[in-house]
Amino acid sequence: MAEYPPFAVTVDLVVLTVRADELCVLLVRRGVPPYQGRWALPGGFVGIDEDLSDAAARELTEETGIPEPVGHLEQLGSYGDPKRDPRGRVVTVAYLALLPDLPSPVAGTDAAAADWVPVSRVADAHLAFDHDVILAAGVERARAKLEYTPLATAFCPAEFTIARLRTVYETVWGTRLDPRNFHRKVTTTPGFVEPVGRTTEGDRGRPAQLYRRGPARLLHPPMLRPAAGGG
Amino acid sequence: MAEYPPFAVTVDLVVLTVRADELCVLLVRRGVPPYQGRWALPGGFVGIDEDLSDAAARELTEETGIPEPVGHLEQLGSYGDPKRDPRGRVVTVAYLALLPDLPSPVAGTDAAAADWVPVSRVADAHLAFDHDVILAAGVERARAKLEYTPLATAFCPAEFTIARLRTVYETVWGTRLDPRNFHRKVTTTPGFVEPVGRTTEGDRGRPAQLYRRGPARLLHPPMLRPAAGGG
DNA sequence: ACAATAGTGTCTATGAGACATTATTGC
DNA sequence: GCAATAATGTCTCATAGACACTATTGT
Repeated sequence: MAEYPPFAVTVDLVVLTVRADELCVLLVRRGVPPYQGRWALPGGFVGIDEDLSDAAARELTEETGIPEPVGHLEQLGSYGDPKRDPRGRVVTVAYLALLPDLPSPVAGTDAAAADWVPVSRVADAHLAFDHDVILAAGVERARAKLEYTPLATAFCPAEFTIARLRTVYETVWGTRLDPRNFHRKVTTTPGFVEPVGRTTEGDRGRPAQLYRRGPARLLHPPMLRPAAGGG
Repeated sequence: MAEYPPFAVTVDLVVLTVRADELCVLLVRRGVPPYQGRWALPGGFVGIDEDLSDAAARELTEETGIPEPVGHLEQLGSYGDPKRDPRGRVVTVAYLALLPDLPSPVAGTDAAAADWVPVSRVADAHLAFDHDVILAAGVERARAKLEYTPLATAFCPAEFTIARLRTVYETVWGTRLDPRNFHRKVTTTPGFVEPVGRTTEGDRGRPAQLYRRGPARLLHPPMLRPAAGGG
C-alpha cells in the first residue's frame, strides 16, 4: 500500500424538486476556472476522515440550508473518466436528493449563486465537467423509482393531497394521469399513504383529504408508467 | 486544486454465475495482510490514467480469463467508510458481473486462489473488508434486475432453452416457478428471447427449442417475483 | 345555480396463476 | 408401452384504464 496512484474524491449532488409544475434541479454558477461562469451541480471534496454519505449530506445542508431528515438522499453512481476534470485525477461520487418545494429555499446559503433550474432548460446550457451525464442519470433514476417505490412523497411536504402527489408523477414523468384511477391506485396500495384526518381549506372546489407518507418502502403493485416502448 | 486529501481508488467485483442450481460468487483467498487467508471479492487499484469501467473490465478478464462481450458488467456502488481499509483511505467502486457457467473457468488465471463459492455458504466465512455488504448489495441488485430486465440471459450461454432460463430465475430468486406459465410469459414478452430454430439433442424427453437473447433492454410486462411482502 | 375540484362506482381488456392436455423424445 | 420433458390451451381472479356519476366547496 506504500505506493498507489493518488486521486481526489468529490461528491456531486443532483438535487431535484417539483415547483410550478416543472421538475427543477439545483445548480450553482461556477466562479472560478475551469468552466468559469458555467452552471454545475453542487458538490465538493470529501474530507480525509469523512464517509461518502456524510459528505453528501453535509453538502446538501450547506447548499439548501435545510437539515437532514427532509426528503430523500441516495447514492447515484461514480464517475472517473481520467479526463473529466482538467485539473487532475478526480473521481466523483454522485448522490441523488429529492426534496419538497422549499418555502425558504436556496437564498442565504454558502453557495455563490445557487438556483433552481427547470430540467427541460438545462439541455441548452451545457453543464460543467460531465455533469450533463450525471444529471441525466439522476433524472432517469428518479423517474424509474417513482414506479416501484413511494419516493414521490419525498417531493411533497409532510402532509399533502392526492392531487399534489399526482402532479409530482405527472411532472416527473411528463405525462397526464387520470385523477380518478390515480386516486384509487394510491389509496389502495398498502402502506403508500396514510390519511391524516383533516382536509384542505380555502381552495376552489371540494376540500381534499390530507395524507402523509406510509411505512412501505416498495410499492406492491407498482405504479406503472403509461407505456414507454420496451426495447 | 493544489491541495486536496489524497485517496486510493480501487474496483471490486461481484461476479455471479449459476452452476449446479446454486448462485455462486467468484472469491479469492487473500495471501497478504490485512485479512490474510480470508475470502475477498476480486479487485485491485485503478490506474492513474484508467477509467473506472475499464479497470473493472480489466480485472474481470484477469480473474476469469474470458474476454469482454460475454455476460454483463455494470457499476454497483461506491464504498468509502474511512475505516473500511486499515491501510489507509481507500474508496472502492464496486461492479456487478453476471456470467454464464464457464466451461474453462477460473483455473489458470492470475488470481492466487480464485474459486466459485455458493452465495448461501458465504454468510459463515466473513469476507475481508466490507465485502459482505458489497456482496449482499450485488445479490439484491441481481434479484431485482431479473424482474424488469432480460439480464437472466447473461447467466446463460449464447443459445439456451426456456427451461435453462427458468432454472436461472429459480436459483437466483430461490423460488419455484410453474414451467408452463413461465414458458408462456417468456415467449410472449416482446424482445426477451428469439428462437434459434434448432433444438436440443440427446436429453430425456421431448427436445427443447433453443433461443438467444432478444433486443429488449427492459421487460414489458416485467417478470414479477411470487410476492415478497410490501413493507 | 354554476363552476370547480374531490372522490366513488362500473365496465372491459389484459395479464397472472392454477392446472388439464397434447407432443416428442429415450428406454 | 412408459417415463420424462416440452409446449399449448383453458379457466378464474386481480388489476389497469376508460369514463359515468355523486359529493362538497366558492362565487
